[in-house]
Amino acid sequence: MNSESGNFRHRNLPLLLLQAREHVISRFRPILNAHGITEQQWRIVRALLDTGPMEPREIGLLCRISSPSLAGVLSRMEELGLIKRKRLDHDQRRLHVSLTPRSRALSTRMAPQIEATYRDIEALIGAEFSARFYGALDELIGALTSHEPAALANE
Amino acid sequence: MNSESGNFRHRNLPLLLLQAREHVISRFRPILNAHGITEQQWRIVRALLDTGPMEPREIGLLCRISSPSLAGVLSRMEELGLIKRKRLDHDQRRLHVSLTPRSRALSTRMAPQIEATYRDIEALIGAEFSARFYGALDELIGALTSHEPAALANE
DNA sequence: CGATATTCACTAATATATTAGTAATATAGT
DNA sequence: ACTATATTACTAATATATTAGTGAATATCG
Repeated sequence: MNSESGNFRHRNLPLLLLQAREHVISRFRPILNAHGITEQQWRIVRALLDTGPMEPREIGLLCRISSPSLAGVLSRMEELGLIKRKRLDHDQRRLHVSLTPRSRALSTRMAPQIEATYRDIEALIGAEFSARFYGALDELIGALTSHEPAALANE
Repeated sequence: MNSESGNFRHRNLPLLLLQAREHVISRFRPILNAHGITEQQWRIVRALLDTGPMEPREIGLLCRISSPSLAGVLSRMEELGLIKRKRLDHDQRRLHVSLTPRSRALSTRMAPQIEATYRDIEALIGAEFSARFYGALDELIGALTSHEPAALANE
């Protein structure tokens, strides 16, 4: 990066975060591919595993997937038998999304390789740095969330 | 997050990085929209500004855009007059991508708002934390790069 | 020199992202 | 009840991402 062209004084933070994520996710991608599940689909499965059943709106906020994207992803996931959708009785607009035995079995099969990859990463960066880094990410998100309620694309 | 369902012991690092990036980029998105340029197109313009002319392969590695995505993005950018493409004389496979007066003027118009947003963010998270965070990102990327050469999707 | 392998940008097919907008339902205020 | 507004999931159109694979050009090696 040449510092002569003085158009911008700051480093590109969104790009840095993207690069960091790419370096991390590239170690998980082969696992997802081997099990025939896409990155977004897996993000949703894992969120439902961690948090329990959710409505699309909640899934979108947690997984950072916009409402229009989610419509397609959930539709495909239902066709694949990874989730089931059910209208709420007391509010016909809303939807209840939950995992299926199939997706639970899938995550059980994937878990060992996922965990092994986390151990690989922690071995490279060190447990201490790892903990500090998670903390820093939480702090960043918290600081940016406190004043601005984390708007998503389609809102 | 309930800790009862013991499927995974680690927090979802790719998701955390995605959430962090989304919180950051959501503050820049209005600027990009107001100037009619997409996120990927701006990432490329800014990279060419910082680094100078590059070939698609280099752009892809730096901006983390896969070769097939890049083909379409660069094609649209050329139509919009944001870049120009030229075959290299000594290697007819390769391509030379550079900015145009139009995109340089665009970045000059956008620069004040971009810089102001960086100041906003730094005011929220603090200059000291900001510097440490950049350092941590560099360290993470460095650690993950040293043993694995940062493979992209289409390689 | 020639056969092989590699590199590069690209296409094709499908999945997802983004922006704008919609119909159906629910809620708040009158 | 009733009107205005808000919320929820959705569609449409376009841009980008992902995976696999291709042809042309170049480099490598026998």
